[in-house]
Amino acid sequence: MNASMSGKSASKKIVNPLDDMVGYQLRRASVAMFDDLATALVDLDLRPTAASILLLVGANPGITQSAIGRVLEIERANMAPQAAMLTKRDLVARSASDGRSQGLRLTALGKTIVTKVRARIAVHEQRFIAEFSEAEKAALLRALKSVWQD
Amino acid sequence: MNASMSGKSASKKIVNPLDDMVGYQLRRASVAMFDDLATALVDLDLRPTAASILLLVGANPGITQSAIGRVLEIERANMAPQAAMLTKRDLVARSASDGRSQGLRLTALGKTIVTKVRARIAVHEQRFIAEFSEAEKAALLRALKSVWQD
DNA sequence: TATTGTTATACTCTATAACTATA
DNA sequence: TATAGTTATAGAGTATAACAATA
Repeated sequence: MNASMSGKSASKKIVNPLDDMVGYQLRRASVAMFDDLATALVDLDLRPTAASILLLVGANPGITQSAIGRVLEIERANMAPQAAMLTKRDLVARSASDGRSQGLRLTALGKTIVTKVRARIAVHEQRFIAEFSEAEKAALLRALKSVWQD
Repeated sequence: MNASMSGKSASKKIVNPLDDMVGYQLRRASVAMFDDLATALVDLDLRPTAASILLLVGANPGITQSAIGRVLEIERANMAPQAAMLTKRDLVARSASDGRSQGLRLTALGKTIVTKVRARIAVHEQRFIAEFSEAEKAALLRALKSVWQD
C-alpha cells in the first residue's frame, strides 16, 4: 500500500465482480438508454413502448394488435390498453380487417407525431453511439441480435 | 412480386424499424439474458438482484448496504428488505461498523451458495457468448460500459 | 378448435416520503 | 447537517385467467 492509501480517509476501492459480466453490463446499458429515451419522449406524452408501437404501425399500415404484440413481445392483454390509448388520442385509426381483428393505421396526426418520434430517437441514439464507427455500431447490433434471436 | 408471393396466403413480411436501433436491441438482449439468469437461479431461490448482492458482499467483506446500493444503483429503501432476507436466510451476517451502519459478510452457508451462484452465472453467460472470440467479448463489454458509464 | 380483442387482477420492481438513530 | 437503515406506499410494467365474438 502506498502513502496515498494510508490514513483513515484512504479511498476504499470496491471490487465489482459484475464488471466483466455481459448480462449485467447489458442491463445497465439498457436501463440507461431506456431512461434517456423516456426523458426524450416525455413532452410528447409517450412512453418508449407506445413510441415503438407507433413506429411499427407507421412501417406496416394495417397491422393488427396481435401481430404487433408478437413482434415486440407484448402480451395481447397489454396491447389492448395501448391500442385504445393511441386510438383515443387520434394517433392511430382502426380499419376493419376481418370480423375479429382490425388493422391499425396512423392518422394524419399520428404521422406528424411519429416523425417527431423518429427525430427524437435519432438524437437519443447519437448521444450514446456518437463515438462509435459504423463498423463498431454494426458489430454491436450483430452481437446484440445474436444474444436474443434464434 | 414473384410467384411465391402471390395468393392470399402470401407471407406478409413485417417491416421492423426497431431492428437497427441500439436502444431497442439492447433491451431485447438484456431481457433475454435476465430471464435466463432468473431461470438458472430459481432452484437456489435467488433473484438476479439478490445474487448480485451476494457477489458484491463476497468480493467486499464488510461493505455496507448503502455502499452496495450505490454500486448497483439500488435505492437504500429497496436494499433494506434484500439485506433482511439474506440475513434471515443466514447467507449474510451483519457486523457492527459504526453506530448507524453495519458491514455485511458472507456466512459459511453464504460462501457455499455464492460459489454455486458463480458457477450458474458462468454457464449462463456461456450460453450467450459461446461463439464470441475473446476480442469480440472484450469489444462488447467496452461498448456496453461506454453506454452507461461516465 | 383456434384466434382476436377485452377486462380484471396479481405480482414484481422501483421510487418517494417520512421517520429514528447516529456521525 | 448529512448519512444509515427502516417502513409504508404508490406507480410502472408484465403475466395469467376468463370471456365474447369470429375464423
